[in-house]
Amino acid sequence: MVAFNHNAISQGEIPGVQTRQRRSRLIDFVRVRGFASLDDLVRELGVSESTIRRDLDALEEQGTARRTHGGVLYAGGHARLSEFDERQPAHWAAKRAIAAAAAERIDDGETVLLDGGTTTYEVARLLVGRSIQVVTNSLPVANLFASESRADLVLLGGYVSPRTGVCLGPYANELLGRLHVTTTVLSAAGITAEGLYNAHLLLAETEQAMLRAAGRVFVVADSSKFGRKSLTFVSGLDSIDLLVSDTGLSAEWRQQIKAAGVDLVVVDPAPLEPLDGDHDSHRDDRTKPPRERHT
Amino acid sequence: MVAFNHNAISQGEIPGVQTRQRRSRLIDFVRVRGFASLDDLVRELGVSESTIRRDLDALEEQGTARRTHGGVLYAGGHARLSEFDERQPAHWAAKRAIAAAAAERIDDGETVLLDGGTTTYEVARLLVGRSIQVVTNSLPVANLFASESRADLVLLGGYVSPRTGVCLGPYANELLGRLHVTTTVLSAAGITAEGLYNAHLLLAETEQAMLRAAGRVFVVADSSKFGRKSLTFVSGLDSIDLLVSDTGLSAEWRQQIKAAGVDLVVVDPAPLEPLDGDHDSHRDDRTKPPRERHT
DNA sequence: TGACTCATGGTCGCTTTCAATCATAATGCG
DNA sequence: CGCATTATGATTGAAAGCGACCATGAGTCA
Repeated sequence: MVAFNHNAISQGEIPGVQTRQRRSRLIDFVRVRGFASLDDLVRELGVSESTIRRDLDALEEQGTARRTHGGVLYAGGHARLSEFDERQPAHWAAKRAIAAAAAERIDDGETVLLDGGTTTYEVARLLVGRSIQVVTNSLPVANLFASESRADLVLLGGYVSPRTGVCLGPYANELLGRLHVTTTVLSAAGITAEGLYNAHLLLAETEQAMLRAAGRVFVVADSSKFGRKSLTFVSGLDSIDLLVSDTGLSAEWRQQIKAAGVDLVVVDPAPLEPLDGDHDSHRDDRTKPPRERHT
Repeated sequence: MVAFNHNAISQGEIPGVQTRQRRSRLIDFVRVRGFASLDDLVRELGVSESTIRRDLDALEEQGTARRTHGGVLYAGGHARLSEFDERQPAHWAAKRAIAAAAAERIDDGETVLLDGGTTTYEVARLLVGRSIQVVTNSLPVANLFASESRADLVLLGGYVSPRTGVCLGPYANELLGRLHVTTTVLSAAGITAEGLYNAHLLLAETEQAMLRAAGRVFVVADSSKFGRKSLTFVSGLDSIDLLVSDTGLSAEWRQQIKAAGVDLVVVDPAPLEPLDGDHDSHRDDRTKPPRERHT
């Protein structure tokens, strides 16, 4: 009939059974949705706004949820990798533009091997929803495709590097030795006339295995990477088929890349200066819906 | 002169360079933080609140961001696995309680092998921050530990099942054959007197390999799993060391489990009363006449 | 039984946020 | 340059959210 509350303990802070169960349902709801407004929760749980507010206060103090003006975020277990956090947004613009150029050169039905790194991550984001097979050693990339039934996903195993979230080690290399993919998209920490360099010893080996597994090799690297060496040598320029970079790349480098027999694509991250005059590459397929004006 | 004002409605056009750059910085900021308030963005980008609002309108229409009252969420590339979404919250309470009992029986310094599944995921959540080594075939579990420098993480590779986010196939089994862990935490789709059952053919093989790699074996399964078979047989009860379940487990089952030489831990999801059935019994209060207003 | 605690729902005033509007500065174009 | 368009910042009234307070009802304990 009416609410029964069998709470026997009067320790002050311990909530009763009903309360606990409702809060449990609440965080489950928020966990699934990622975000919920106060009103959503009132409707979902069938209690008053006041009660929801009290629940949120308790859950926030407990650390499970995070309140915002007008709603809640799920705060439990959302880990973020430092590599993706610390970058300054300026470079992201170049990375995105480079990624777009690389992604549009990948066809449906291909098997694509995606390296770790922020630029390849952007490539991966643009490939979500496409009908392709994806092979990767990167946890963030794998997450993008994990719930996509459109794409098949193969993940390389091994030891996971905490900072970058990529799988390393002999096991990953071994698995790579048995795979063949149509296109590999590789990142690099440094590029010189000799070839690609990377900052991680184990990763270099893995990337070499990636090169061997590939039909064709794309390298995505913004212009700041050129002329810089890094810890270990990965590969010569001759194993690269296509290199995508941004307009910050000097004329000398462009020539040198082309001289090595590598196809070079240079993209303009944000047409700030009329360097090449053409900034009309923006297709406006979005017809503006006539916004209703409120009187 | 006409009094028309085009400003308010002509926002669907191509934005200028500066605007585009700022919006790019904006989504980068939101991407990193997950959520940002209007005020955060004003401070971060150094423009007025009105401008931020216009940016958010544009980005929301474009699908990159999602507005809430008082802030923005990042909306790009957050994939969620269906298995974690569709569960009814009632079971989550039992799962959490079971997980807590299992997690507190794992010591610092151990090497723990975590299976896929929602209950083992809860175990994993409780192990975050502990000094342990983690081996898993589950992508969601791996995500929990990926940015944790406290714990070493080894991920099994192979084909990733889209619905559950676990790695399957011969590659995973092969790597497991070369590993040894102190404790394996296993889930099950069904448990009978004969042993554990699972719903996935390939996963059964992987779980058998997990059993072989383990020093001791925990099985976490809520009481609804008992007496149910599933697609394939995984293992007999004799390979299990500890079974954790909830109080819904009947006395017959408890006896049968113990008779098989398995340690049994039964936890109470809601420590005082099961309380199933109607939970919103305050409904009839709504017909109460409006109370006097207080000044 | 009566005092007490817990959980809840409703209402108040106050604060924040929102959308819309206007005015001005910056930009683009012939 | 002059004109048109866009981008921005400030303002304003309306709406929504918030914390605090109080009343009610159920259950517990002495």
